[in-house]
Amino acid sequence: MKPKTPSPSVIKRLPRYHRTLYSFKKKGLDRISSSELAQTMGLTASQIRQDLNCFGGFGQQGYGYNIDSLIDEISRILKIDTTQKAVLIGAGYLGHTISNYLDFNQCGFELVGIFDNSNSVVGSTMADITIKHIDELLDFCKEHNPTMVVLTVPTAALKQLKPLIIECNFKGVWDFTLGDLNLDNEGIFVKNTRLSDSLKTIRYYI
Amino acid sequence: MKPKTPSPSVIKRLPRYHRTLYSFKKKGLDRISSSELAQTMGLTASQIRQDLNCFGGFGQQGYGYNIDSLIDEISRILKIDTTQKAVLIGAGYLGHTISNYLDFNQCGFELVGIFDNSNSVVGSTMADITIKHIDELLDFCKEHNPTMVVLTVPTAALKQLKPLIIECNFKGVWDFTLGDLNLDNEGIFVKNTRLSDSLKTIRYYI
DNA sequence: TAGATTGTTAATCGATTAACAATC
DNA sequence: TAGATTGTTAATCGATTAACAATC
Repeated sequence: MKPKTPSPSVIKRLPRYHRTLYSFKKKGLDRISSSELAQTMGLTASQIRQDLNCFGGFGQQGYGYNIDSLIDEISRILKIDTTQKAVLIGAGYLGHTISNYLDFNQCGFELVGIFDNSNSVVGSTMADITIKHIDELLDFCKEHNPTMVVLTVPTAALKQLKPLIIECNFKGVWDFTLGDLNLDNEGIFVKNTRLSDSLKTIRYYI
Repeated sequence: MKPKTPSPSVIKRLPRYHRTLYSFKKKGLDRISSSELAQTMGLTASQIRQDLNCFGGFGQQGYGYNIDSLIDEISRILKIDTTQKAVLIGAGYLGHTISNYLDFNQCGFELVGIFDNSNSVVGSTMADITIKHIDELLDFCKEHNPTMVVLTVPTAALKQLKPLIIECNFKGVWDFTLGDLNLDNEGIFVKNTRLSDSLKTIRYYI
């Protein structure tokens, strides 16, 4: 067991390992070898063993990996076995979809608040949560201490939201805008999901 | 000018170059050096020159890059200067958001059809397009020849859609399900956007 | 011409694959 | 014990960074 620091590439593969192992579990299997897993996922057995060994020796020579305990280990590594509070800003189309369509709990988060700056939506309900005005965010955060914020606002709103995000003491931001939010200096992790960029790369490959 | 094959990593950065250059253009600038661009984007100047040189010498020594022509070049490389037809399957929440929120034309596609298997939505309108029944897809494709399909269906629907996707002669698939659609053997490019996987990696970094 | 900045080669770094000894 | 498969080291591959000659 060598605690190497896992590379971002490894981390990115973990949710997929998790999901694939789960599908094997549902088939009633309880063990799997790196080469079986590799074949299913289109990876090499070597890579899988390398990946899993960043975190410790989860397998057993001559046997393979126990599916149940490997699922648990990966959940633990990703920390999705415990939840942290999250809020969402921007109750438009996209915010509506994200809050309803995604299972936050399964991803280690509990969505506890939705905020918007438009009085026409404040007070209505989305994903069983009453939408609050953005002016209430800071007080809400002081009380509930959410660690993550999802931004489903127009790109133009990003600039003025930045100081608020810092003030609210979030540790992570999931940004769906087209902006380039950088909060490295504040020690805040920012994950940007630019759907239009994905679409553009698809255009390239066609 | 050496026509090296661009790596996937380079392609992934192109939309961001495009967008950043555009914001410089809007500021009224007409030239930029690799180091200025690097600073704005948090990359190294070396990487930018390396990236752009996969495609040819777009810059000029002692001067830098002309913003207008660089934007044009990148558009041309990504092929977003021309559009191809695309359809969307799955007129639920997510399909609604994708079709309304994304500017397909800006990404080199024209959304020409939306399909669903539920009679309760067939006939209604989404993003100015009348939703058709999935049974009409094959005929529609024979007539209009869309090259790309967006899948915003439940994961469970993926398996039965697979043969239809092949039959419709799509060249690309943008898959939002949690499934593992593999169409390499058919020469079809598949881009999977698993939002829940992104959310899980955010949990890791917090 | 002098200054600036590219294009390009070489060096480094990181990630993937191959190989095999350890061991269940 | 023999067979299987991991854990781990070494080799390869690819991507990023550094350096500098070419040249506008």
